[in-house]
Parts: sequence; C-alpha cells; structure tokens
Amino acid sequence: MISPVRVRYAPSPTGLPHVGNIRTAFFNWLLARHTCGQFIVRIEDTDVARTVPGATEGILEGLKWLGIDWDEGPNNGGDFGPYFQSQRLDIYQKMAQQLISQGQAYYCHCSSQRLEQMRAAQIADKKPTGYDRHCRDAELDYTKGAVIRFKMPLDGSTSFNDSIRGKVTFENANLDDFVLLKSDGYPTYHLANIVDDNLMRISHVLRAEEWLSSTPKHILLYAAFGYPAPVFAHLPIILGSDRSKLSKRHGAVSILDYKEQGYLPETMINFLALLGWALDDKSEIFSREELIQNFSLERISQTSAIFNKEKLDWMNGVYIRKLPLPEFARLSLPFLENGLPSNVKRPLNTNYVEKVLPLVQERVKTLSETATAEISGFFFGENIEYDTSLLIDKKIGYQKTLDILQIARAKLDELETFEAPALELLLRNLIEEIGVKAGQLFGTLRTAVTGLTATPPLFQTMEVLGKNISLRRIDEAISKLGNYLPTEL
RNA sequence: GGCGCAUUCGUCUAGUGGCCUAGGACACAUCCCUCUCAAGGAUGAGAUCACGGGUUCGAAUCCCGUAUGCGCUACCA
Repeated sequence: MISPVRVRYAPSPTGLPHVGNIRTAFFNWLLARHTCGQFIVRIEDTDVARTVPGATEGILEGLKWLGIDWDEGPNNGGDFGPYFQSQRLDIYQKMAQQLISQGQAYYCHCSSQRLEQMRAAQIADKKPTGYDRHCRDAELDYTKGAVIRFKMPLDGSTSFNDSIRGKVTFENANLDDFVLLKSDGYPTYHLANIVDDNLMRISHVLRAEEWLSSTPKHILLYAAFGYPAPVFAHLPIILGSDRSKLSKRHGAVSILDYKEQGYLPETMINFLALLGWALDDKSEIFSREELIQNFSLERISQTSAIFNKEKLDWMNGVYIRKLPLPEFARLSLPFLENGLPSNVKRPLNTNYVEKVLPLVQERVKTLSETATAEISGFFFGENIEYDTSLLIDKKIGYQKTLDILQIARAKLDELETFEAPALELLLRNLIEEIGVKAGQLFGTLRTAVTGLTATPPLFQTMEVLGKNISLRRIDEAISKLGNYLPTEL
C-alpha cells in the first residue's frame, strides 16, 4: 500500500457530466480511497462565457449518484461544498503579480485582432502557431484590457515522469508564452490549477490525456513559483464507436442519461473502471469495495478505449439479476410509473408489482425496460392486442386450436387454486388427454393470455394475472378465433 | 504544418524475453436445458500481436524506422 494521496477532481461547469470526465473523477476517488487519502472537488469556473447554469449541480448529482464523495471543502451551511475558483480570484491575481515582479511574467497589450492576424500569417507560412512574444521585453505596465503572460524559457527542454506513460520530454522552444491572467481578471486553467493544486497540497494529478501536451507548461510554472510538482498520471481517453472522442452523436454521454435509462450505479462504476483499468486476465465484475482494494496506477492502460454499449448492457443485466427483490422493486417503481402507458391505473399496486417483478428481473438489461410492452405491458394493461393468427399453431390448424382452447378454458374454470404448480399439473394432464405437444397448447394459451409469443413461463404468468383476467383473455381469444376468417384453410 | 501519446480477436483487455501453436469477457454461431423468451451450461469461429528492420540461442514483450489513429497547438478547459 502506498502512502495516502491527496487528489482532486477539477471539472469546469461548461456542460453535462460527461462519462469520460466522471471516469476521471472516479479514478481519482479510487486512488484516494485505496490509499486512505483525501479526495477534493474543485469547480474550475474560470471561463465566464462558457459557464452554463446548472452544470455544477449536474456534475455533483452525477458524483452523488455513483457514491463518489469528497472529503473537504469550504463550509456551506453545515455541509461542505466543493471549492469554486471564481471565489478565489484575488489569490490568482496576487500570484500572477508575483511572477511579474520575479521577472517571469509580463503584461501583454496585444489586441485579439493582432493575435488573429499573427496566427493566420503563421498558418499561411506553414509555421508553428504561437504567440510571437511581441510584448515580452517591452516591460509594459498594466492598462485596461492587458493580460499577463508567462515568460517561457527560450531553450532547453522540460521532462517529467508520467506514471502511466513514463518519461515525456518537450523542447521549451516549442512552447509559447501562454496567458496566465485574462483581461477580465480571471485566471486561465494553467495558473489557477497550479496555484490551487499547490495550496491544496495535491500529491497526484490524475487527468485526461488531452492535458499531456500542456504539462510542461505546468512543470515550468511549479518551478517558477518554487512549488514541488505533483505526480502526474494522464488517463486514456474514452472514444465513441468510430474512434473519435465520445460525444453526443454517439448516444448518451452524460452520466445522468444513464441513470435515467435505468442503469445501476454499481454497473456504471464497474464498467467505467474497466475502461482503462484491468486487474488480471479474468476478473470482470467488481464491487465498489473490490475496486477500492485492487485499484492501482500501475494497472491503468495507455491506450484509449471505445465505449462498448453492448457490454454495458450485459453488465447491467448482471447487476439487475443480483438485486434482492425489494431493492429491485424499489428501483423499478419509478420507471414503471413513468414508463407504462397512461391508461394504466395509478398509483401502481405495489403488492402486484412485487409479484410481476420476479418474472421480469432476469429478462431486462435496464430498469426502464421493465416498463416496456414486450416485458410487462400485458401484466398492467387492461386490454391486449395481437394478431389472431398468432393463436393458431400451424401444425394443428385453426379448428383444433379453437377446440383445445375451449377445452382448456373449461378445465381452468374448474380449478380452485389458480397457482403455478396446479396450473402446470392440470395443463400437462390435458395435453396427454387430447394428444397435442406441450408447446402447441402452451403456445396458444400464451398468446391468448399475453398477446405475445415470448414471455415469462406460462404458469407463473397466469398465476400473477389471476383467474379472472386469464379466463377473460382466453374468452376473448376464443371469440377472436370464432370471427377469424382464415385466408387458407 | 509543428509537438506529443498510442498501436494484441469487431470491442474491452491479460501478457513486462522462454509457461503464448497468445488467455479471459462482451457480441456472434451451434448444441444442451426447456412451454416460448430470458438466465445458465458446453462447444466453436474470431488476433500472421500495425508494418519493416535490428538486438538475442529465443521477442507480442527490448531498440530503430515507417504507417495509421488520437490529443494539443485559444485572453477554452
């Protein structure tokens, strides 16, 4: 076991809680829990224009849903909330000033038009883009609209040892004098991130691979401030099915979408953990505790992973089947309330729901599926609709189907205890008597009673439906058959 | 264009010089179970380990090159 780490999740509130982003949060959290360290959430709301209202709430909701809790933060009325960089602007401004007085940063008066022209010219000349250091040695004072830029070393190289990728080196000459403090007084990511990681004594920075290229800037900033640099680990990116970065056009991308679609949090953390991390050559299903116990930086992979929805569905099925019935019922109820057709009587009878659910539990991959017509519609709807021809077994034909349905109906009517074992005994005896195969009678009864050809086992289904509804539906089937004018007889 | 990272079945991956004629999982196929479906069980198909050179008695594993993919290249994060 390694010594306790202090890690953070630092999202910017610019949109939905993206699964890739949440995976980063989860890896940080796992490392903290594995080492008995601390996990901090810091909202990096330094881009005023891109901040979207409600985004922070969505991110926090996603974390809570997955059981990712944080260990500290400013007091927020009893509860501690995450840190917000927008509330710490004075700190960043002071630190940027410090760099200026140290001669490691400078005011830049270049207008955005000039920068655009410069960039356009560089692209036209097929030269590397980057700030041309126009203001670097001018020793300009602050004026309205100025930014503060970092004075990059002009030569030499910067290396660091990434925990996942090993030694990575960049030539300083390829790095430009990036902005530290924007003209609106807000810091850029680079400044705020380094200042806060140091102030919050972050020991390990686990972030997405897209940050790898800017890490030398951060290393140099740490050095300029005289801060010790943390350990860096750049996580592989999660891709969509076409190998591009996972985005909305690949389907659900927000962790909350998965919640709404009826995926379990246990599934999501297990699945996300396996996107870029593996314990060995056989383990697939991990509980939260097992993940905490076994997680390690060494076993994170270097290659980006494609988000495989089929495997997610399979895994969610595994977790749904593991659920104790009361728990499955509690979780399914809201999906049934929302998903069943509007003509189904509300509120649902929980007693009845608990009888239906055991029959659907091993057949669904998501909780929302429990409310679909194919899975449970016939248990809840008053009327079922189906094509009359589905009742007729091809082998025995129209007339005989009608006959056996009528015989079965009469026998079932006599049955006192309408329960699965009794139903099975009665119907199995019946097929002996009339000399048809099990599948023939049961198949016809199945469509009569459910309107479907694929359902949970017939006897249990009839027991749950009850004698009244079962017989009424068989009667309806008989009359449908009576009115049926087969095209070929 | 420049810089960086990566490259094992369709997908997620195991593999850190000999246990690899490359293992597991999802998906797929066949069979078993069986009243249908699902679940479960069994079996199978599927990867010349991106390609080309080295190093070595021996390489998926080490080195070099090429190709391809991805990322960064903003007063975004």
